[in-house]
Amino acid sequence: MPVKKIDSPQDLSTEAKIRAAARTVFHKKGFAATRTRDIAEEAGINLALLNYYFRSKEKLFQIIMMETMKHFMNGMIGVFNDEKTNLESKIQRVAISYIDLMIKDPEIPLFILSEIRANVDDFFSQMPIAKVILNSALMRQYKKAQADGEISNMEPIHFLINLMSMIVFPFAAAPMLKKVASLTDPQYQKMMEDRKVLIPIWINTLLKP
Amino acid sequence: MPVKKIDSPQDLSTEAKIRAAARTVFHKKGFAATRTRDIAEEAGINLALLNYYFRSKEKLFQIIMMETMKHFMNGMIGVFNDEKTNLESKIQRVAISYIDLMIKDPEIPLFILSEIRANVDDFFSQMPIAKVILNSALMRQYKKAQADGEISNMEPIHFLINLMSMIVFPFAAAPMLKKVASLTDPQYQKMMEDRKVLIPIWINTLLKP
DNA sequence: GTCTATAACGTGATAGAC
DNA sequence: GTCTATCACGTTATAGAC
Repeated sequence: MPVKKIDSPQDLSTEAKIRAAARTVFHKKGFAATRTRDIAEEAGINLALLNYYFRSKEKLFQIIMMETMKHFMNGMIGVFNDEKTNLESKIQRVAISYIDLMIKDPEIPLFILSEIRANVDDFFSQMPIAKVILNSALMRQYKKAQADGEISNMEPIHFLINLMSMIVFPFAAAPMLKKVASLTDPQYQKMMEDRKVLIPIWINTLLKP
Repeated sequence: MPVKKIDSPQDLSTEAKIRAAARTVFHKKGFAATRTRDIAEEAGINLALLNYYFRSKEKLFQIIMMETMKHFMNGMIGVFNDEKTNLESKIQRVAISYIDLMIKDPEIPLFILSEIRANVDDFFSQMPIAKVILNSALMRQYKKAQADGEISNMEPIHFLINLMSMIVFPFAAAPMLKKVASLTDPQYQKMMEDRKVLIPIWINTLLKP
């Protein structure tokens, strides 16, 4: 009886190989700078197969973009809307899950920020992201805590910006940061690990009434 | 006696027109996505003139990149190394001068973050930025205040990251932010103006001993 | 489904007239 | 210095054999 094997590149279907390669290359170089040949080479397949499976570079890119956005948003929405946790633990979980995601996949933040600039409306027309975030359990709890005088009067939008800034920015600026602070990769990783616990503490400090 | 006129596009030399157009287009679209024809059109000149004055797209880009980095760093270095101001007022001035710079030129942060990724070493080999920042008056004052127990024990690198994150990130994420929070441009601008005074207050709160 | 060969097109760069 | 016309090349996409 054959043992179920973990997927390895050789086991993937051609279509899956192309998709995985496209994700890697697009994430690293962005749409304009990647050539379909890069993707074919990364996937170890013939260039013609890319068009056979995905019709065009643009179609393939849209698939990766949507998939990446969904991946990035799903974690968020889950945590933001968990009715069972309170504000403080939500902040902890946002920091942890996002930093984990970006340690695993450090190209994502800059990829999203860069590629969205060109096509803001395309994506958000399909994703009702504004409503989802502004009406999330997190935001409701935040406003309630404010109304009850349990936290400071920092405007909700600034709270959100500050939280996301402290989490995401050091990843978007990683190459520069490493240079400026002369950090080795392990040192950098350690720092980001530390921030998983530090950011919630800092945010709590800012929210003290 | 002719009155000295403020520069307007018509008054600029052809070379200056191309340079200004290149700055605009490169900042907005990045190197890979801009076509030399875009720049020529933006400048209102013939495509051949671009190569006549700048030899190649790449040479022109390097000029813009260096110029932009210098523009971005100069403000910083001036404030960071002003021996006459104390830590608290330096933090205020960093927030104000950077936010002003990015309100005026909102494409700069994402441009730098994206384009540096491809060529980190190229730029920093020419700019001794690590030494300049780590040995700045700001950093010395920070460490001294810490040794004297006047501020909290937040590690200097985290202090720097948090400060820059809160300042820069909302500009890098502006398109997304506007969508998510359903902000009009004036509302967005107002928010960034507010942050010029709020960020120093928040940072001070974090640094309370 | 997968390959090789090539078409079709876009883009950076230049020649040469003015 | 500035223009038009064109080249040279790289890249996306497809035709057609296997």
